[in-house]
Amino acid sequence: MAKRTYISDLSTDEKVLMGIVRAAEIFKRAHSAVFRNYGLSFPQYNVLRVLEASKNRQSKMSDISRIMIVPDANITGIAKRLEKDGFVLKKSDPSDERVTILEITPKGKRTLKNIENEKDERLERMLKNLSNDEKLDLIERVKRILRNGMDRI
Amino acid sequence: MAKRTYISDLSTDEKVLMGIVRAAEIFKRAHSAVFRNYGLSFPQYNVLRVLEASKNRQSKMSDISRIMIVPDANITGIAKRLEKDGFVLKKSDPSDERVTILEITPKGKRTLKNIENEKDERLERMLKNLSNDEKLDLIERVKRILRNGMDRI
DNA sequence: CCTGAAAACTCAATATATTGACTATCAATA
DNA sequence: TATTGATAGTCAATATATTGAGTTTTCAGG
Repeated sequence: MAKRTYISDLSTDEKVLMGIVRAAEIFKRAHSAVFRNYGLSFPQYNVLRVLEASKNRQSKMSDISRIMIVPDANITGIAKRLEKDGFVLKKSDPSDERVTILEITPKGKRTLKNIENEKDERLERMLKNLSNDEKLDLIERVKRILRNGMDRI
Repeated sequence: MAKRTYISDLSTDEKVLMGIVRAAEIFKRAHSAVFRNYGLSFPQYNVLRVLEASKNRQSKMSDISRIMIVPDANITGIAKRLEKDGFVLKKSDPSDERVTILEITPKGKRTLKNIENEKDERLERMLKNLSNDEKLDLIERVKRILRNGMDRI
């Protein structure tokens, strides 16, 4: 047993949110380890998921950044690397010259499919001792927190 | 109302963890906005918090990275900038030449103190519609997820 | 038609994250 | 004590994040 030199003195509120941050970090780390084997980073994977779930498997860059809650500038580099590696195509919107549309390629879809099982196994493992009710409850509470936080952004 | 072109088809498990990731992002973003006014980034702030809560207000770099669940290499740069800006001191451990100890400076402590109120207000706002029981429940469930995730890392 | 504001995106500068390689030191043990 | 393995930390290369500035295009009003 290591000598204890760190004493947590966080408030309840802080424990809630720091716990969420830590869980998110662990989750991202575990998932990234899976994605890396397929040539994708965590944010790159998320962009592909957004595209896969979008109508016609394509989406405006600005919509992606809104869904992922990140600044537009973030998407520029991620999209550039995804295109370089053949996971997405970049097209311009004929009806609005300002807009750039990303479309997932067959290689992108295939990669998501290949990742699916391994990813789901990890998800299950992380949530193995939570009942379905507990999960639904958790989703609802986290959503409330999310809404509170969005109010001021 | 914008046209709906994005259809979420996530599993319950994925909703839980993506919700946690999103809440963590929102929280970090909101908190970072506070810290920035005092010259600190989110990870820099967290290092200071660890030091403040440590015995003698100092800690080994390796302990900090273990508490924050990040690779050692991350702390190197963060510590360098914290030292440059006078928030911490770097000392070497006489009993083990490999070890570098970080100690929070008076300026560092003062900065944490100044941040405190504004930070707590934001925390309260994000958790305003959760009862104390709901918060404690949330902490417990998130801890379980955390432990599950740590098992394989 | 013109002008100014807003939107969509890019770019630059800096901070952080990530992996792997590397150095130095310590610890265990043969 | 000499070897070996583990620890603590740094560094390099690349990806990502962040803010702010800048460009092009769209659009609303005058």
